Amino acid sequence: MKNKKNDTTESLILEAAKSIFQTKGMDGARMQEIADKAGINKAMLHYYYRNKQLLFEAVFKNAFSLLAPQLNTILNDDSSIEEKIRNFSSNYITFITEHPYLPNFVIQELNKNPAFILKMKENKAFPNIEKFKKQVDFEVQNGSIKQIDATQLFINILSLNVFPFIAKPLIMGLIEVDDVAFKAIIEERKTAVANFIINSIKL
Amino acid sequence: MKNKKNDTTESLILEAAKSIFQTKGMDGARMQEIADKAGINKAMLHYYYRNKQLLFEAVFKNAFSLLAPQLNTILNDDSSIEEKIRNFSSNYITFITEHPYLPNFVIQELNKNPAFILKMKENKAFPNIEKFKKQVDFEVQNGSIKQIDATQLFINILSLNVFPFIAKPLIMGLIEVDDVAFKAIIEERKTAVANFIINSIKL
DNA sequence: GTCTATAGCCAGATAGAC
DNA sequence: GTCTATCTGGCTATAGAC
Repeated sequence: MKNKKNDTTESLILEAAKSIFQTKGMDGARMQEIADKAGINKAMLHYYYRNKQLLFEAVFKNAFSLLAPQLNTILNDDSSIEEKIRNFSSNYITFITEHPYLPNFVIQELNKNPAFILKMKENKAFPNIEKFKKQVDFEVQNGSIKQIDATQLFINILSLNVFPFIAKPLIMGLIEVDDVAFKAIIEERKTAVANFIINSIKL
Repeated sequence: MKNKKNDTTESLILEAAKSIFQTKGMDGARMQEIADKAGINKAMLHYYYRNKQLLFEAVFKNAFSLLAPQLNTILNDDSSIEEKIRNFSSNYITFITEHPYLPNFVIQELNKNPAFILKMKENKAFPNIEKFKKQVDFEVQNGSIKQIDATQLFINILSLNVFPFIAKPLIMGLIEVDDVAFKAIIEERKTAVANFIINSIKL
């Protein structure tokens, strides 16, 4: 029974780099620490990825390519707006529970280097909002949902699902709960978020 | 007509440190850059704040102390839930437009060092959620609003107001707008967010 | 209080043996 | 491909003159 990941040196490095970069960011990460985690030495990092910047970019692209299909669930899927909202809220929260550092990492590094998003757009799997806009406008005309701007609705859906993971330590402090209680609250949000949104837009 | 800020060396340093730390984070900030921005030399930073860590903590506490009263608007104010939501959404968005890097900075550094929140709790102005919880439960019993968990509602309010600022570059990429259009969307949210929430909880 | 000069360390990157 | 040893630069912090 072999490992699900290749254990070539190159992929060992990438896995180690992911875990260090995603928790410490580009500036906080140390090449030595990545090498230690991968069980090899610093020279190998440069042999395979040339320098820190390129290793970082490999990790970033990889992270973004995991996130993009999640967003496409809500943007390009064929179900109704209500179904999309229910599916996305549940699926996204499940997904992030398994990759807790991912959205924060992506958002953070985009803040430090906004031009990076352009490089991501070159990928043809980059999420596109047009279909979602048309669908919302159609359902509004249709009378299936209340009058609402599609862009604002999209931002709301994203905010409600993503923010609690990004601001976890702040929220835990404010609402005075420990890790176990926070986990329960997140679990509840798999349905609570969708209900909250749908309550707001249904007629 | 004198400046609103003291222009003592000490406060010049703090202002410069704010702007550098809030955009680059602890790890990305350089003492030299802070000194340049303050128009003095590196040695002075150490003379007044001893080391980088202590200078950083001064900036962080200062940032948190600006954010806390904003949160207390929704937690400890005496108006109805509906009024609170309208006031907070409008006021908070106005506030952050003037301090755009602040929430991201606080959330980010708390992620890297979650124990920091404990130090913030020592301050007696630290926001407390109890009153808000009682009020929501009361208004639910009362029949003024729909059945909803107070903690989840609080997280929703925070998410909808804060997230768009934190994820600005990502959102701008996804919805394909430039800076001007994004600003207009944010301006619209001063009322749109409150309407969205209230639609969801009103009977 | 403010400056220049520099100590001392640590990180990224490379050279070169195997 | 993989390693050890080392270079080089940059960064925090301090010493010490004024």
